[in-house]
Amino acid sequence: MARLVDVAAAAGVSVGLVSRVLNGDPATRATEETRQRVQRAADRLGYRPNHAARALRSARTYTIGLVVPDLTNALFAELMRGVEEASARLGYTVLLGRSEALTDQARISRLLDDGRVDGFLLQGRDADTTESLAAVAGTAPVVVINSRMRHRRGSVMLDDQAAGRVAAEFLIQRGHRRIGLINGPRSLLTARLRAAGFRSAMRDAGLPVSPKAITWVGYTVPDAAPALESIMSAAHPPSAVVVGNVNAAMGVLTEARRIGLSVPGELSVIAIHDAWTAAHTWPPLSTVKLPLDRLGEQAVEALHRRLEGRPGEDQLLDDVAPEVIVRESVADRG
Amino acid sequence: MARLVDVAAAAGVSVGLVSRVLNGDPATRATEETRQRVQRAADRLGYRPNHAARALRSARTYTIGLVVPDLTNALFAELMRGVEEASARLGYTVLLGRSEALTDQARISRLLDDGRVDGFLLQGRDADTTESLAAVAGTAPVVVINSRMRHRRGSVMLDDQAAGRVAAEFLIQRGHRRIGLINGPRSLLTARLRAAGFRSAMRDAGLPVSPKAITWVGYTVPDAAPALESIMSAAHPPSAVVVGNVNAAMGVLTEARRIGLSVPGELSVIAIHDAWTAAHTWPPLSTVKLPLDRLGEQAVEALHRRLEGRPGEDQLLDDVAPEVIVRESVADRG
DNA sequence: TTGTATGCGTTATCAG
DNA sequence: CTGATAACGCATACAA
Repeated sequence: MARLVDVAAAAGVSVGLVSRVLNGDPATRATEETRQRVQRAADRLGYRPNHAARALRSARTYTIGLVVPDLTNALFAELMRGVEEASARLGYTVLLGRSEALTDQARISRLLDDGRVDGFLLQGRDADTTESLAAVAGTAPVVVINSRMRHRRGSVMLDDQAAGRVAAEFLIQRGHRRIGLINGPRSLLTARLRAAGFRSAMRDAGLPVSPKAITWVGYTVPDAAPALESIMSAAHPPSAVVVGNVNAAMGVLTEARRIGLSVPGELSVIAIHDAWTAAHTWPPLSTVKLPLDRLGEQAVEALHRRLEGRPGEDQLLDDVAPEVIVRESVADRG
Repeated sequence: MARLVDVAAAAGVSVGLVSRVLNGDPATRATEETRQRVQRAADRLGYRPNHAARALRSARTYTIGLVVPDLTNALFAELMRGVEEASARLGYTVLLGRSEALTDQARISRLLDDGRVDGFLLQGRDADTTESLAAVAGTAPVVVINSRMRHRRGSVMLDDQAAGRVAAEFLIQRGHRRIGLINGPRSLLTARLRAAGFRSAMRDAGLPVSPKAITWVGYTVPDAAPALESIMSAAHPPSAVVVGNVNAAMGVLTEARRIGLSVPGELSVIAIHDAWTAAHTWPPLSTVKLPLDRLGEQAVEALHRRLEGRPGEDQLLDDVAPEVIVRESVADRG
């Protein structure tokens, strides 16, 4: 590989100058002519800066670690896409961390101490609270996705409240009046916000919501069965439910079939978050689509600013309203 | 962060010695006593080797690039898990490349030239042939997953032939006699092998397989519709099909419903590869499970050997037979 | 058995 | 406007 000295030799100038020209150092105003010569030589030799040398010298790796709890989750895939996109644009590369292992602080700070990454994007698990996330982040440059950190800035969130509201409104509009919410754990900020949105929609429509109509189990497939069980055991079970997560909603469909509950005949279902899989369940799942790819981009940009010394506030992606993807899991009622 | 000099100072020895002791250099036989002292000092100071410095000095990054065409694919998620697992075990970290962009050779060699990775794991797309993969790999240390490279060693594959055979055998055993194969493109080695396995099972059972009973469209969801169309338009359409990929099979189920074809009533379906999503289609999809996680591990190990200068042959994971996951998409017949 | 010194490729500081 | 040179932290050849 061509090094700086090779380019310098080829252009007949010094290494220092090449470095400055190639980095577009604003403090150095080289002659247009030498600039050209250097650039040309670099191109001709196919010069590529050595990452290790640069990292060693500048103490910046231009690498960010991405920590997600579960690669298998289609939602995180979309998130990753946004992360990758923005990273490429800003000149970072992405280091993927096995999340289960990485979530403990030791691992995080190790990667940082090794000088492998400049900072982290952190998507917590269902069990993570604002406290635990802050603890995990420690003093590292971290941006938390879909949650917040206790006593610490640096997070990007979707408009979960709007998502909860839009989902409920869709059901109400289709004539449903007894509506349940199969939610994530109460410890999760997203779950609380979705419930708030859900409640506000119900309130605006003059509809009651009994405590039994809301479950707080979790966002994953196996959480669906106990949640559905609990909700349908009410004296007046709902004719429709909002499910806090597509994956959990797939669990709901499967469990409903198992217990002989027809969807959408006896129970309509709408899920928060969209994924390609939702089109292939039976019935195909109606969802509220949130811009997860954009969330990923914003997260990278936020971390970038932070690394550049311009921290900024926690961010909320509420510029575009959540979109309802209408498929077949919601029936009209009365 | 503590550096080598800090540890040296704390232990009262020289940097060189610390380096050698900590790296377990076999050529240097330090006193047990000094060894202890060094180790203790390192532990106490929480010494971690600086990755950039080490990479610069030794021209090894202990990082491998993983290139997959689609993060969204549940199959690759399982593969990634295996990759991550083995990487951690062997002391590598994984750099995730956005695949669509990374598949061209320019990007690959750039990452390598930058000194960001030591080598690559490459999972091609449906469009990639053994020639194109070899071209993409160029001269870089590469291990290709699920395919081969033309005129070049370095690949790990599942036993696709066995998978095709097992799938067909399962159908035959359930009494089916007219059986189709919805396969990936003929340009793909995996597709050809699966077809070979399929054919051998049919032959062994004394069953005919007309050319029209096999399609060679692709492994993805949108490929399912034209393939199903073609297969069902035969004079004597099959009562069962093997589908080359779970994702395509999900497309088949959805398309079958759209055209009013009952599964498994009129058509039984079994897919090659398993994913959690297969349990949540309707009907739940029977599959042939292949050890994708182990494939990921093997790929890392193969690349590791290659990087250590011990290339080795192309590998085939045929030590354990493909497992049929029985769900509800296959009906007994006669 | 242990210490010293050099260089990996860059960036940045200081002269010229 | 440009060139020389000193680090960055580590591994290793060579001395002691």
